[in-house]
Amino acid sequence: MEPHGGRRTKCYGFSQNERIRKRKDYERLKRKGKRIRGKHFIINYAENGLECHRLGLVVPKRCFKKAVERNRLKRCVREWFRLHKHDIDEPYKDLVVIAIGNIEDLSCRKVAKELCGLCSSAGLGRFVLRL
RNA sequence: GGAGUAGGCGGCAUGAUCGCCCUGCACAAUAGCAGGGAGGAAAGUCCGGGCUCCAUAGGGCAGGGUGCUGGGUAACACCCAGUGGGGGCGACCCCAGGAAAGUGCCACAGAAAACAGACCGCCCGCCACCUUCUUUAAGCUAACGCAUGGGACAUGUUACGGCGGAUUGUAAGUAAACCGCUUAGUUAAAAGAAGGUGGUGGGUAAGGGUGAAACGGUGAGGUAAGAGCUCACCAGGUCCUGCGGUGACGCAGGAUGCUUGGCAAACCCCACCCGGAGCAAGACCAAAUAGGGGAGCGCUUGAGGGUGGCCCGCCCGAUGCUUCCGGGUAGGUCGCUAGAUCCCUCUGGUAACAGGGGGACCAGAUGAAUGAUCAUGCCCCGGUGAGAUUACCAUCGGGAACAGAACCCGGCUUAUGACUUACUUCACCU
RNA sequence: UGGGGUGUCGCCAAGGGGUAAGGCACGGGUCUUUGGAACCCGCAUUCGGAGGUUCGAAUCCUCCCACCCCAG
Repeated sequence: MEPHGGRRTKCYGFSQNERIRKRKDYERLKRKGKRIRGKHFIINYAENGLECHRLGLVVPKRCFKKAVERNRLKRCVREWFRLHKHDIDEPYKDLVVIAIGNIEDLSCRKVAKELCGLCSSAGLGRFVLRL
C-alpha cells in the first residue's frame, strides 16, 4: 500500500529505456494506438513487444504558455507513471499522455487521480492511488 | 504616523522516504558508494562583445547606428563624474550636435506661416466726379411781412418794398439820403477753399477680433504718416579681449541696432562607429541505399560557382596527366562549460573602475534532469478563545511572489512578494 | 532555441503627420399583401497597450502584449 518501503525500492524507478524518445514511436502510436480521452488528458497506447512499459509525454505550448507550467505538468505525469506502472497489465505497452486544455490546479495528487480513473475505465488494470 | 524620492541585501529553512541528470571511484548482469545540480530576472531578444565559418575581412557605393563634455570598459544605446536648460515646496527627476549650408512641411483660421514684403488701413501728390461755402453778376418760384377784397382764402408785391436804428434838419414831427435786419428752394457759368468717393503714382509697417506659433518690449523724441529712424532702460543674439577650467562651459569688460519662427524621433549636414551569418555556427566518426568522389600538377579561354544589397578585389573552377579511396543520409561524438568567474583583502582613483596578494570550483540536459510525499519550525492573513485595547499566548484554516538554464558573458527593459537604509515633506505629541 | 512578419468596426480591409475611405454584416426607413432584391440613412469617443517627439500622432521613436510563419 505505502510506497515507502512496502516493496523493493528499485521497482519505483524511471530509467532511460522506460521513455519514448523517438519521433517514429510517437507517430506509430498516433496512427495505430488505441485512444482514451479524459477531461484534461488523452492517452494513446499500444503493445511494444519489449521487457517493460514505456511512457511518452506531449504538453503543447498552445495550452500551457509558460515553461514552468509545462515542466511541472510533465513531472506530475512522470511521478504518476513511476508509482503506478506495476498496476498496468501485461503485455508491455507504450503510453503517450497528451495534455489538453487548461488545468487550473497543477497538483500531482489531482493529476494522478484523474489518470488512474482514466486507465481503470479503459481496462488497463486495477489501479490503487498511491499518493 | 501619512505621502513621497533615491538606493541596498537576500528570494523560507531543516529532516525522512521514493525518484531524475552529471562527474568520480571501484565493478561488469542489473545494481552500489561519494560529490554536485536553476535565476535576479534564467524572460523579452532591445543593444554590445567573445567564439565558429565565410579570405587573414580588403577598397568604394548603398544601408544602419550613436550624438552636451570628460572618464571607465573587451565593447555598448551601459556606468561614473560634471556642464547647460526645464519640472517639482523639496528629497530628486527629465532633456541634450547643427535650423544665420541646402531642400521640404506648417491643415483649418488668418492680411501674411518664412522672406520677400503683398492686402486692408494711415499719409502725400495727380486726375475724374460729387457736396458745401465764398466771390463775380443776376434770374425764377413760393413764403413772412404789407396792401386790397373776403367765409375758408384769393390776388398783387421780391424792392424804387417792409421793419428797426441813428444822423442831419426842425419848435416838434414827417420825408429823403445813411446803417442794420429781411425766410426757403431752385437754375447756369467761372474761380477759390474745405470735405467725400473712385482711380493712379509714391511713402509706410504704428494697427488689423486669427492661430500652437506673427517680424524684440516699455517710454520719449521725431514725422506728411510712420518706423531701432534716434535716444533711455530691459530681454536676447553675434563678435572681440581677459581670467578660470583637460573640456562642455562659467565670470568680467567692450563693440555692434544685429533682433534672423518651429520641426532634423522629415530629408539632410557634421563627427565617430559598424563586413555577413549564426552553436540548429562549425568540426569529426559513420550503418542502409544509390552510384562515383577527393587530392596534387600543368595549360589557354576563363562559362559558371563561392559569402552581405551592388561593383571591384579574392578564392574555387570545364579539359589533360598522376595518384588515392573516399564522400554523404539516419544515428553518434566533440563544440559544452575555468570564466572580461566568485569570495576576502591591500593600493591608486571623487567615482565608475583598474592593478596586486590569498582562497574557491559553482548545472551541462538533448522527446530535454533539478521533482513528489510526509513531518517540524519561521513569516504573513483571517476566525475563535483567555486577558479591559495594541503587543503577546493558544488553537483552527488558508497563503508564501515573479518565474525554469539550452554556447557563454556585459548591459538595458519588463514581471514580482517581503525586509531594510538614507533623505524630503505634511500632521500630531513633548 | 534562433530567425522573420502582422495587429485599424462583428468579418475583409485602404490610409505612411492635419476630420479614419470602401465592401460584407447589423439596426432603422422607403417600396411590397409579406419576404427577397433595390434605394436612402445610421453604425469606430479612436486604430493591440503604455510612454515620448510634435501645435497636432492610426502614421515617427522607445518599451511591452497578443497572434502567425520559417529553420529542426
